[in-house]
Amino acid sequence: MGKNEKEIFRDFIRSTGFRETAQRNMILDRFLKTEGHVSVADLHRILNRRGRKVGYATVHRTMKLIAECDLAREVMFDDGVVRFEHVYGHKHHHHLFCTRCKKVIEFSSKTIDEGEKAILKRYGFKMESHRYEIFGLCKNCQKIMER
Amino acid sequence: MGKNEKEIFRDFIRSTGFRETAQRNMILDRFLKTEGHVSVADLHRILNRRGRKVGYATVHRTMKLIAECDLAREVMFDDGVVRFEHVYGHKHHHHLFCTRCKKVIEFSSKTIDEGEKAILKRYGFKMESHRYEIFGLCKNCQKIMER
DNA sequence: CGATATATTGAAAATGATTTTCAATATCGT
DNA sequence: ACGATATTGAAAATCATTTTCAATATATCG
Repeated sequence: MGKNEKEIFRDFIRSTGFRETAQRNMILDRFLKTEGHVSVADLHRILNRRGRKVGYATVHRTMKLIAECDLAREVMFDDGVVRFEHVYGHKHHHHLFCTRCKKVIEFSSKTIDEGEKAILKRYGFKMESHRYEIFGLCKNCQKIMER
Repeated sequence: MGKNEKEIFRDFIRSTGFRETAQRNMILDRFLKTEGHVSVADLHRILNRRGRKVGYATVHRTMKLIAECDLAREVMFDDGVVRFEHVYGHKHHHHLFCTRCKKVIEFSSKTIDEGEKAILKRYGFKMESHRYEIFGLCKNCQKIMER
């Protein structure tokens, strides 16, 4: 676990004339250890809090590379901030996004998948990717708001 | 046509202590005449090209008002730019987004709505808004790509 | 119809995320 | 180790959005 992702990244780096660096490895390691959806600012803060001095721009550039080799995917909720989510070993899912605490819940639904298939057929549309995002209040935040 | 939206806006303005102004009316009129999804920058450009001198900030603030009274809805595709789409007289829908010709097809599905309802229930989530976007090739572009 | 209080406008500045620049530094192949 | 070239990171640039504030417009009251 974790091994394969690192290999994928290393192979990607080597195969493209990029160079392996301490910063890139640190950033990938830390990303692999995070859960959920992290922004560049999040990762930068986490790394530096842990005494890893890495520039913001480097985090940004490295996450782009990590996304390029399909270890992460960029997702943008409607606060206009790009976040990266794990792809490797994760099955496809959609998101519930709490607008108050910013928590992200992943979901998938057979019913929705069926509905989607029907829509694609109806319009003769060939899907490449999709996203379904539901914004609102999570269970916990609803309680807090009720007080 | 167009009459009702203006009335809704006027009623909204009056009922809340805001004031009716020439700029607000111009911006609403122009928004009602546009089709599809427009950004603040788009509308600002269109208005000024037509000799209507309106500040960017005013367009921005007015579109927020128009969204507030549910004549428009903010949508953010993943280029990070907020666009406004028409709501009045449009039933709720999601989007098929052709990555080749950029055409946007609106769809809705009872099956998907049911699946969504089940998901909300399962997670105890209170939905405020949602978006479902499917990216891929429309019928026509598939044919073109096959050649 | 004024006069007055208050909301609106718009230019410019602030904000906040992202992206670029460039000189110093690190990496890789020989 | 050397030299070519990629990378780094601080600072600046970019870009959409949002705020500020002095000038102006609107609505309401007498």
